[in-house]
Amino acid sequence: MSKEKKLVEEITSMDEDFARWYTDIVKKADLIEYTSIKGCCVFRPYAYALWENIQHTLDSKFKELGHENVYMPMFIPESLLEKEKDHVEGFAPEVAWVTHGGGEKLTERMCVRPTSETLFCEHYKNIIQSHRDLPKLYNQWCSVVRWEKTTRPFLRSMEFLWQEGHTAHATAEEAQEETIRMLNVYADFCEQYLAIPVVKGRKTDKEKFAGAVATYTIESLMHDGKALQSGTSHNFGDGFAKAFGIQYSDKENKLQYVFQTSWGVTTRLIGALIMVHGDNSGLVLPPRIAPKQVMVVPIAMHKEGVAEKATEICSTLKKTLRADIDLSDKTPGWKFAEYEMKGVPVRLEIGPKDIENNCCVLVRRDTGEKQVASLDNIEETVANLLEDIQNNLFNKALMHRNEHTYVAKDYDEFKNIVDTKPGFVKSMWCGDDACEAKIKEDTGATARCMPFEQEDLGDTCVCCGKKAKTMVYWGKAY
RNA sequence: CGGGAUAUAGCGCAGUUUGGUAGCGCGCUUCGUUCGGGACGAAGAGGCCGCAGGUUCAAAUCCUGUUAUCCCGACCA
Repeated sequence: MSKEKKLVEEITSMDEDFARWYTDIVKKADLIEYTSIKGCCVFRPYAYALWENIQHTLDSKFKELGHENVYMPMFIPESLLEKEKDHVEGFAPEVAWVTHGGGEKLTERMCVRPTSETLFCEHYKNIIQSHRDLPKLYNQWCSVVRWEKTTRPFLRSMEFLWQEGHTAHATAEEAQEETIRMLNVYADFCEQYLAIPVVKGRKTDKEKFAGAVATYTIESLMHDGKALQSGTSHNFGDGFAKAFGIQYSDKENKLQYVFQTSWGVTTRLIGALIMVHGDNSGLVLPPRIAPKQVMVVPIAMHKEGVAEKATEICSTLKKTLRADIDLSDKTPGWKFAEYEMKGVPVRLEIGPKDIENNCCVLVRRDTGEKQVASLDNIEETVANLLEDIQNNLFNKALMHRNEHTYVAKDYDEFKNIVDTKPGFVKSMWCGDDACEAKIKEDTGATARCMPFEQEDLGDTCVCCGKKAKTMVYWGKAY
């Protein structure tokens, strides 16, 4: 048990039961409400505000890079879904089918989109004729449905919100560049905004997206030592183009197939935020993504001038920051606990004594540290504090990941680590599916990715002992 | 999809073994006193006991089915 005092008694301690801690937070921080529909939750305002912040940041980055937003239908006719063989095999087991409409049986059933490659392909076939039409850089924000067997809020639900970018390019090289470019956008976003360090790399063939030539991923490590795929970017080569007949005339007037990519992040990122930064008092949100960055709590509000002064400070802060004030007649103690549970990065206390001294008390959520600050330049003081919290959260998460990343040289060591130490295991791999399958069978760990930053940990595969090709991050995943 | 658990007021729970008036704590409403770590008093409101069948004079309680949630495994963002 950590030395910090647990301030909120209603939350199960994470050391005691991590899974319950997670569901407690999701409920107690007013993020999610369950519904009568299996695996589908209500995103309450606080959770949706988080998603909106994620959206706005990523969306402007996408646009900066030349992408345009579109919207595709949510239904996909069976015949369309079936056009690309690997793709349909990958998704068919988990799609929801619509068989009736308007009281009548449909002549062809339609699935609710589990992802929209097929729709984009059908569209691209119609609108791409010339090399002048390329590249096409489209993105859509929507929800998709996958019929999951077990569900958890944010991490795995039947319907989830996401963004899916779909691009078409003239050459394989351009498609590959786009694939990596967008993976980097995700990685930078996770690290700079969500304060979540990620490992960038490629998925093994076994783990790659149905229909892709190559799948790239960013992997992050949760507080309990389990891995979470936090974003993916796929290079499709010309496989979909051939299946759907997406061709353009090049400068020599020869017909060529386009090369495509797709990439996405989901509301799962909110789950990652909870599990990377949260503590036993509740959520801890990085300032750059927090819906409220500062919460002003007036003390002894009935006293002359307190509410007015607090309101004035709040409006000053609001000019440059996301600030709010709680003027309800709850006690200060209640408010402290409430905003800690919700992970608001900074609390500003202001009472009669402070007003006399032209100061206030600032309390940071990440460390609990309190400081007295002058009301002169309060915006700047708070802004600096937020910056500090942002950096501290990232560094803490990075340190946690480093402390929970192990190296295994032989199979006994590997099994022992996976069995006893939650976290990533780095080891060499021969590239054979059989070893990957055996490792999963024996230990429950899967290949998270083949990182771009390769390290030479030896010449032999950790599993079979034959010549190794790649260093792989392994781990148990959500 | 297997194995286990749960479903009673907004939340957390008791009551179910042994059928017989629907309970407790928190929260909520009103008024007053409070206010620097989940305040106190007084008076109130709030229930088809998850849903559907069955047994019975009588069901939260017994039986059957069903749905949702949680946990553990197998599949997946």
